[in-house]
Amino acid sequence: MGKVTLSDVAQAAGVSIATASWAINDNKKVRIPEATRVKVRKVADRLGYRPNALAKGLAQGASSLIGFVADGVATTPFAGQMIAGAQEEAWAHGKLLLVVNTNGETALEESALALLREHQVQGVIYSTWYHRSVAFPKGLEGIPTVLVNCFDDDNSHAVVVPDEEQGGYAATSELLKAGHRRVMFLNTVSPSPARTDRLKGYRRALDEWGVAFDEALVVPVRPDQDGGYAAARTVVKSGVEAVFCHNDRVAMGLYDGLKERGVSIPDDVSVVGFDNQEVISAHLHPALTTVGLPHYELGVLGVRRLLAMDEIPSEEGADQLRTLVECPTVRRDSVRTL
Amino acid sequence: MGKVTLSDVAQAAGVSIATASWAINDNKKVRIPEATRVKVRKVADRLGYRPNALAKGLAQGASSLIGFVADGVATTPFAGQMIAGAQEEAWAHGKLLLVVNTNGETALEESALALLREHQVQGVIYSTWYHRSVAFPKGLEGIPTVLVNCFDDDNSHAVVVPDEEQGGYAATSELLKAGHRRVMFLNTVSPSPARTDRLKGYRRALDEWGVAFDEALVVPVRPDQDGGYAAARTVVKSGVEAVFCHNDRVAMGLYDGLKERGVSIPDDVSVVGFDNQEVISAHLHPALTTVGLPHYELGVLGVRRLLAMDEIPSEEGADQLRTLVECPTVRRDSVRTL
DNA sequence: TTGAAAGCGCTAACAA
DNA sequence: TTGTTAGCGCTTTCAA
Repeated sequence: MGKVTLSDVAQAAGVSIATASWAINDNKKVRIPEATRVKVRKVADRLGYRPNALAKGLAQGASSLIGFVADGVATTPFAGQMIAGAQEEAWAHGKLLLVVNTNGETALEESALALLREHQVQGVIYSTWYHRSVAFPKGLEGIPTVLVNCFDDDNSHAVVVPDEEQGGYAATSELLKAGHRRVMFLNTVSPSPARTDRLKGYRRALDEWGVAFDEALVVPVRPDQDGGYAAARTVVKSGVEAVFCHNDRVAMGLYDGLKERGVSIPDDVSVVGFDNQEVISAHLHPALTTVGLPHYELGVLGVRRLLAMDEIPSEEGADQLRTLVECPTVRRDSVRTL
Repeated sequence: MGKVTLSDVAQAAGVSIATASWAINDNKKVRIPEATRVKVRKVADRLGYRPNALAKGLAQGASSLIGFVADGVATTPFAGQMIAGAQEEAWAHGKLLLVVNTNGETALEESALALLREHQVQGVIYSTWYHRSVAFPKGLEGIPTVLVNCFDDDNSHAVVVPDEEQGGYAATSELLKAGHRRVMFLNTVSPSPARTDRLKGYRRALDEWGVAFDEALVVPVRPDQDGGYAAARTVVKSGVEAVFCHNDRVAMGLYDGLKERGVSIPDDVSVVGFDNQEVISAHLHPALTTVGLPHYELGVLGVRRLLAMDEIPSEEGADQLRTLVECPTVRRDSVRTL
């Protein structure tokens, strides 16, 4: 029965409805003797009492809902992972996730945000499926918001993003550590933080190992299998023995291209990917060593950040506004140690 | 401002709060003169009035929320597609999706369902990431529910699932139509509707083309890249010229194995996959012809079915209980026409 | 420590 | 056609 109300419980327990409420919610401001608390609880259980979240929210002026806005749930597995992370963290705090998909369309987004508002969401996670800059949506003004996997240019909001620089560094280091010195970087052609910052990481790793940066070894590719496939030619011609690919899809294409040329991975060429897109990386031959994009974590930290906004006075200093999440190295079999 | 209430609007428009409500909601039971309706609407717009969904829900005894239960959002892209479909269809009806991920754990599921109940969801979509049978959850009793991508054994609930038989038929036909006669079927070893029904479809297609069924051509494989990779040997040895793979991952492994043996696709062997897992199928060399699993559609039809349950008297006859969704053929370049 | 009661914002009888 | 008003189920102030 979902029809048991608090007043039913109160009546059955022989207390007032207010007392019942306090007993059940462990209200800090009121001291209820253990005895009555236990009694009320027991009655509630027996009756199968379940609070009505709507009534609760109405009375408190806020629901226990968190809005999750995504720009492409169906497009990639990435959105799913962020949702999963956000959902789990929210749940751990007794909140539920109201998920909304905008397909990147502003019109849809507007009405989506309006709907979330109507449902009195406590705050919203605004996410994008690939790391990029966004214009902060008007509709979000006045609602606690954290940008996940994206950021606004004026830098005035809470942001949780992957640490691309560290990721680029980690990927490159993996090759350097294995003893390789001429490391090619198949970087994406599309302008993005991924492109810029992974390159920075690549250079920092080179620096650290005392390897001179060679512009010719950074080659621009389309960020998918075709890009990697096409690059195989360049890789072979250059004679490098190690390649850091912008992402796993590029690596997948490169595998294909290299195999067709009779080049063996990792015996002839070591390869490192990026993203850790399981369906690819874990199942290539040989399995691909790569650096993971922490989507699940982004979701978790996004919600955590959001929920912390209540507690922390909003003036925190801009340094606390941006959370960088580490990209973990996933070692498999595509790197040969010299 | 999110603080404008209906009574503010009423006051500003010089009408009663009830009139305002009617004017705004286009209530059918009450005839409001166009003039006042317009006036109220205008005032509401000017003030930026937004209804409070919690209050509305409380007053009406039901929210405009639909629960979406998934058993593995992070695991595959499939869940994401179902969510996207469900979300969009829900939205088209003014509903929002409350998404909950159980990771397949019963304990989590129980409290998830309890939470959904507390939020007075109108109904729930209970989904699984791969097509399988489930025990209908106790916690769902009494709530309008539709099972999506899964079904209960006693067949007493609304179900929306992919038409695996038709899918198997479509995949096989694709090869037969191209002129191939000896078609190997790399079927999964794990018991599932996919295994059983795709096989049925395979046989039906064979029948239809007058090709005798050869048991030896149905070979069991692990349903992933390794399975396909290992099967390459069998394929080559058998000398077949066409292979229908249980899924795209198997096909991906088979590509690898075949390439290593110098066998060319589709010149020597034509290959058809299943699932249409874009990241794989669209980017293999050659691109893979496959049959899609209609996850997005499953989501759409799931909520459509759910919303229809109100309108249709629950006694509908069991024949209406099960909705089969077509698996579409996606033609690319891995099949050679003789 | 407990109870009575006033809302939270909206809907829907029931009257007028 | 419109207004009055009694809830929906719960929280929380104020008294007792």
